[in-house]
Order: sequence, then C-alpha cells, then structure tokens
Amino acid sequence: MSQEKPTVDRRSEIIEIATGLFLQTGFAGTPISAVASACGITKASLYHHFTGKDQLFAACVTHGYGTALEEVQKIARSDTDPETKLRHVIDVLYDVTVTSSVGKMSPLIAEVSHAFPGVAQSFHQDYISPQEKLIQSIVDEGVEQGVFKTQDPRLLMHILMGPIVTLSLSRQMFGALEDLDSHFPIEDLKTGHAEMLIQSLKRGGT
Amino acid sequence: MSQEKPTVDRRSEIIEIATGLFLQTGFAGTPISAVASACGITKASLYHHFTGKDQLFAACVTHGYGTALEEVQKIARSDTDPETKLRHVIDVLYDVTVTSSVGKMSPLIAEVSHAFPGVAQSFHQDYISPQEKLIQSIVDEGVEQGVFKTQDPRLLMHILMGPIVTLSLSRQMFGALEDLDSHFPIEDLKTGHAEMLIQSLKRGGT
DNA sequence: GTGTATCAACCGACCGTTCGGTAGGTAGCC
DNA sequence: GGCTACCTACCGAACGGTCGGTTGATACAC
Repeated sequence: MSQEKPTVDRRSEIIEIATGLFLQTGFAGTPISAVASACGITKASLYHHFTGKDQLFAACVTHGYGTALEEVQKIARSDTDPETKLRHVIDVLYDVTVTSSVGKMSPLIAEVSHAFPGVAQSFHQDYISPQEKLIQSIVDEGVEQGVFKTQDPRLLMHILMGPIVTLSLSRQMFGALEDLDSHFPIEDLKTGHAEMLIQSLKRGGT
Repeated sequence: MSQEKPTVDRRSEIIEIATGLFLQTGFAGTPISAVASACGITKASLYHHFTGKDQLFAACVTHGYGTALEEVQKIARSDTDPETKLRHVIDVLYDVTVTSSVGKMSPLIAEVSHAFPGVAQSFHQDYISPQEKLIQSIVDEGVEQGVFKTQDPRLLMHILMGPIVTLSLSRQMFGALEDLDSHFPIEDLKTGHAEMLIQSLKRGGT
C-alpha cells in the first residue's frame, strides 16, 4: 500500500486490461465502468486518462500492432533468402493473429467501424497498409532473384491474410465449442497454408 | 390501399428489413425501435412476432443461409466433373459471401456470440458444418477419380473459406474508403484464388 | 343476418436499468 | 499553490421489454 505504481504506465495498464475485456465481451458489451473496476479505479478516474470510450478503444487497437509490425519489419530486413523470410512472416502472423490480443481485434474493429469509421481507417493506414508493403517487398526480392513468379499484390494478401484472419474470427465465434482445437488445429493449418502459398508463388501468375 | 399484404410474410418482411439494418449499423448499434419503425410498425408490435432481440437476430441469420446451402447442394448433385463443380462452388461462395446479406453476417455473429453463444452454435451446426461436408464430398469424388490428391478437410476449408470471409470482413470494415473496389477487386481475387486452390488440390498433400 | 366469441396484429404509454459522461471535491507531491 | 491522480455522487439519454387496450377479420351459433 506504501509505494504505488511508478505512475508512469497507468495508461498502458488500463489499455492492456481494457483490451482483454473488449476481446472477451465485445465493444458494446464492455461498459467502461467494468474496465475501470477491473483496473481498481472508478469510471471518473478512467475518464481522467481517456476522453471517451472510442478513444480508449482506439488506443487499445494502436497499442499492440506497433510491436507486431516491428516483428515483420525485423524479418524483412534480415538477410536470409526470401522464401525463409516469408515462412517466418507467416509464422509471426499466425502467432500475432491467433495468439496475441492484437490480431484478435479485427472483428471488434468491424463492430466499431459502424459508429467510428476513423478507427478502421487508422488501422488500415497504420497497420494493414505498411504490413502489405513489407510483405510485398519480400516477394519482390524473391522475384528479382528468380525464386518467385510475379503476383498481383492484392491477390497475394488475399491468399496470405485471408485464412489467418478467418481462423481468428472462427476461434472467437466458436470459442464456446469444447473441441475448438480439434476443429481448428493451428499448427497444422499454418504449415499447410505456408506450404501451399510458397508452392503457388513458385509457380506464379499474372 | 384496399387489400393489404397477404399477411402471410409479415414476419419475413421484418426479417429482411432487420437484416439490412443489422448489417448497416451492427447488432448493438441497431435498436429494435429502429427496426420497428423501418417496418412501419411499433416496437410493441414487433414483439408480437419475436420474443426478443436475440431471437430476431437469430431468425435473420437462419433466414438466408437456407437458400445459400441449397445452391451448393445443387452443384454437388449436378453431374459434371469435380473440378468444374468446385469452381462453381467457389463462384457461389464469393457471390453469397460478398454480395448477399447472409455472408456479410459473420462479423455480426462474432459480435453477438459473446452475449448469445447459441446463435454462433446453430450457425455452425446448420450452415458451416453441412457446407463443409458438401464440399468435402466433391473433393472426395475428385480423389476417387484420381483428379485430386487427398487433403486434410480442415486445411481445405481453411484455404477455401478463409480468403472469402476475410474479403467480406474487409469490405465491411473499410467500406468508408472511397477506392474500395480497387483495393478489393472481387472478380480478380476470385479467379486468382480459384486457380491457386485447384492447382494445389491437383498437386495435393497429406 | 345478427350477436358474439376468438384471435392475430397492432398501438401508445410506460418501467427499470444500464451506460456514457460530468461536476465538484480531496489527498499527496513538486 | 498548482498539478496529477483519484474519488463520490449524480445526470440525461437510450434501450429492451411490458402492459393494457383497440381494431378488424374469421367462425359459428341461432
């Protein structure tokens, strides 16, 4: 009771707790009073740190994908062959999307986007778009080296991100099912997906 | 003005209008009073047809996928080669998921599933699961004929449905963006996806 | 063909609750 | 004294859902 938190990261603490609650019960299903009490403070105190519920949510969205993006950046900059890079990226994306809290937020952003289009827009600008460019740069590198055939970037993202995002969505939707992991065996799906994608990139298109 | 509706499908009319509103503004973002007034009746009258908001929503979910499932069934039963069947199925799935209202509901179901797990459960039981079996039967047919290699059914659904569902989700999330169609060119993505999937099935795995 | 019972469909008004957000005050710290 | 972080107490609005009553069509008895 004597020395309280270093007071530095109370804000971060709130964001992390709020993220967890939003993921559990949705945006509309999570009153900020619940967030506040989970943080051990009152609603009014929470409003001392954030000007509104939407701003709090936006902060939750922003919070995580910084590190997620860094991870991909690191891989893009590393000096292995493009194929290994791509496999690493897929690994990270599955981890981020299915395991961490950031990735699981897509359906939440979709939910909120009706009322606050800005959240979705900044999500696209600050996360999706940069990530798309990073991945594309890896593939381009492979094309230059003659390992990959040219591919429509949008098709690539469609095939690459599609299954991952849907997997996260499904696991959230059907989280109540008791045989969730047998329905959606992450590891198997990941390796199968990666294999197929790489093969397809080697055969290539346009 | 003389003879009103055949009174038969007032319920269906409500379901269709409600579906549109739910898609526009989400579950929590759509008060049932809004549904009622869009139907030209009052809230109390709406409660004459449905016992609660969740039941109304469940009816909206159920309403559409009956016909969507039939469509796939028709294809599965038709007498063409498995590859053509599969291409037809992909065609229909893109249409249903991206164009019609049914497919666009996945994020909504995810939103509601927190509060009403039953909705997601019946969605899985009555739509996802049967559809999975139908598609698997087409692939099995191809395997018997030696056209396709064996494949983990879950991986197949992962690769097949993933991009489609995510496409629908993205188009909903980023619906505010003005260059939506250039970001997500449905036809191109569809043909590219189909091509890749078929090729992968021919090379096959396990 | 007139009274009457029934029933689905509908309405206006209202209730209880929840929730986002605010006002105003307090305790400790530089 | 001014600033940060927090509190108790409260407000106004929105929403899901209910209540009691009305209307109009169908059915049937006499």
